[in-house]
Amino acid sequence: MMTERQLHILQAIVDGFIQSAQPVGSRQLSKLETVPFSAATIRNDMADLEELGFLEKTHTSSGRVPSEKGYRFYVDHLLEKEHLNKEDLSRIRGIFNDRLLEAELLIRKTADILSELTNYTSVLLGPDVKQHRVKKFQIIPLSADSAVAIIVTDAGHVEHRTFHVPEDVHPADIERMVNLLNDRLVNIPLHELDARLGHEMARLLERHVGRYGKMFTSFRQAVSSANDDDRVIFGGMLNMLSQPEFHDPDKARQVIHYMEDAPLAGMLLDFGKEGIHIRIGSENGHLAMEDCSVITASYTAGEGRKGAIAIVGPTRMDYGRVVSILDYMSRGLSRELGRLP
Amino acid sequence: MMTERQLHILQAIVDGFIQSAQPVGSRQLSKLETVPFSAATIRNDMADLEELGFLEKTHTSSGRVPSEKGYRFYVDHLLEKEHLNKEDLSRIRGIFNDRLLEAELLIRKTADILSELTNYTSVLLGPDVKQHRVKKFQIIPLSADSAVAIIVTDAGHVEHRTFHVPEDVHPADIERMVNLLNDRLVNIPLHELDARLGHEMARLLERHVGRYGKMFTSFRQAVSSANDDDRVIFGGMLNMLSQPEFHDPDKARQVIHYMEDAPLAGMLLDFGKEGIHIRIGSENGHLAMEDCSVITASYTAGEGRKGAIAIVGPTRMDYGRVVSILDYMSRGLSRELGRLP
DNA sequence: GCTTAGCACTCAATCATCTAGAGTGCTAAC
DNA sequence: GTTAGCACTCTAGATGATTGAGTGCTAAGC
Repeated sequence: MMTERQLHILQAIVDGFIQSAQPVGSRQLSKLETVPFSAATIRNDMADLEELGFLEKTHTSSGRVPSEKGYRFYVDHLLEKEHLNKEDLSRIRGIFNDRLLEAELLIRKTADILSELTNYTSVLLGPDVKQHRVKKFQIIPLSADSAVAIIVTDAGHVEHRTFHVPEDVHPADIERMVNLLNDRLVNIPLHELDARLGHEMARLLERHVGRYGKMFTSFRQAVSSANDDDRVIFGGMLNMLSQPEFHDPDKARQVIHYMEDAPLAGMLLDFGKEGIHIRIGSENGHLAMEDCSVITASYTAGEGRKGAIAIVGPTRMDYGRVVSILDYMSRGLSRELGRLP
Repeated sequence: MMTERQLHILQAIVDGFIQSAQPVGSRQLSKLETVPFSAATIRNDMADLEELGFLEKTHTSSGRVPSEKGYRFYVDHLLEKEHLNKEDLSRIRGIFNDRLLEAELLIRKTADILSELTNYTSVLLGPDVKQHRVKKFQIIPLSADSAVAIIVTDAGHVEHRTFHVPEDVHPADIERMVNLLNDRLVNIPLHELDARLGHEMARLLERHVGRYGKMFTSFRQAVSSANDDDRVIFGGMLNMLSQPEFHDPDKARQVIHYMEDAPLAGMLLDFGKEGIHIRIGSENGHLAMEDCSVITASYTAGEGRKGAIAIVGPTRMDYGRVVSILDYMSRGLSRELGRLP
């Protein structure tokens, strides 16, 4: 239903448009060495491709532009992974050579490199801290009426929050509480913490610790308010501005606003599946993202520690290159994060 | 050398331009109730003001626009603080009512509110963590070859870093080291920490702890790499984009880039002095900031804990309103942060 | 001696008109 | 099936006229 030549021409058009951001015309195409057909022939095929819904015209006598369906077809059937050059590769390897011991630092760096290599915006979803297991509780009194609660997880993540301690609480009570916590709740995953605090700890404390009431409430509140937001990290937000499709500051604002406002985190999570996924334009399910494509790749840092890395760019983005980079990077990240505690 | 009327007209022009972003002409001005002079009179005064360097024309027959010198004069002599309305005030008070116990959270919220109230970008410089005093050291072993070092400061700030522990180090050695640290180095300010570690601790450890060498180096490195960057927090970056003077995406990029690239932190620090300071256009000392003004206000959260809050906007910004907001906010912040541990 | 009305002049912005260039669709010839 | 040719379309850019806001200057008015 589509000739070999038409496929070839479709590919050439998408490639051309990705490169120039300008509608590509038949005459222009026919001049390329890779497209040895006359302009008229190309025109005929273009007409067919348009009828099939893969191409669009911006106005009656303009060149063609890929439609969303066109991009989808290109991505599904015509995409050729770009072979990364030495410089890119060594750039990526560079961050792994640093042997960073903290997942968060590694992920931050990854975000920067990704956006620099692609010139688009990168969005990374760190491993879910809630899956970590408690390694140690600490409470450090600060003043007569406040203390810092610290939880260290098995992956070396540190959560901390200052909370209020009623004046009548004895330091020994605090110590007893910490000991109980460390005896009973070490090694449980963070997402269970609040429930466990509510059930068994409340009862235990009642028995062993004097006047624990208000302090415990305050502590529990502090500990449970660990924010999920930190999971999402951005790199190269500004790159958005340099894409011609976002020269309109209002459009740019909308897109950046949408990304920062976190539903993207959920979106990244959606890709529970392994591997690389591409969402084009309206497939992102939001008006602001109509002209954007999102490419995600998942990584795994040991059991239950999944995350995702993504690139957000215009629909007209360099899919081949981005897919290659994300693929290489996600593998590296899995390897490196798996190595950490 | 400048008549009362000229002052009045200068003020009206600056106010007008701030409001409309358009050059203001004599006819337009003469229509205002606050300027009861004929267009011709205004024209004459305008000509004088231009000769004095306070006004500029964008082209031979355009209205007038304040020059940098004009803004400076306006700010120094004509500025009237805006009386904040109830809504604004309650908005600001709102964050203080939350009674947050952590300086960082309070500052983050402040950044958001500031940018929302002004529609410009806010830049906050948190209190210098290096001035905090050590309250407690902790080291939590994570795995055979790594551990988390934690330092809690008297203000409840928590620094932590994962570091490498050579396999041949005995857990008891770690414990001994932590005990020594807590015996000797509690209550010193963080900025002295590295030096003290280098001097006395090295000697002490030599005497009391076996095979401490590599671990100590690793620990010291980890502890000393505490990053200064976190001191600067931004709010409302995107507001920059909605200012007509930054509709050119390239200009916007340059400004945002400049701000993120941290020399701004130094700039905020420059204002060691108390109170409110205004830098207009080229006074900021960087090409990218030519069209920007920066208004800073200092705050103090107890001895040695100084910080600054600032608004970055176009030179054409609403100085009166911003000054009022910053003034009110910095007082509140001083009060509130002083209350914290 | 200030202030103002009046007039000639300037410039940016807007609109219509025109042209060049790139592109299309269709038809007829190869 | 492929291509050359031709008539047609549409955008981008240039040109020119028009309008409106603004200026500077001069002379009249208070």
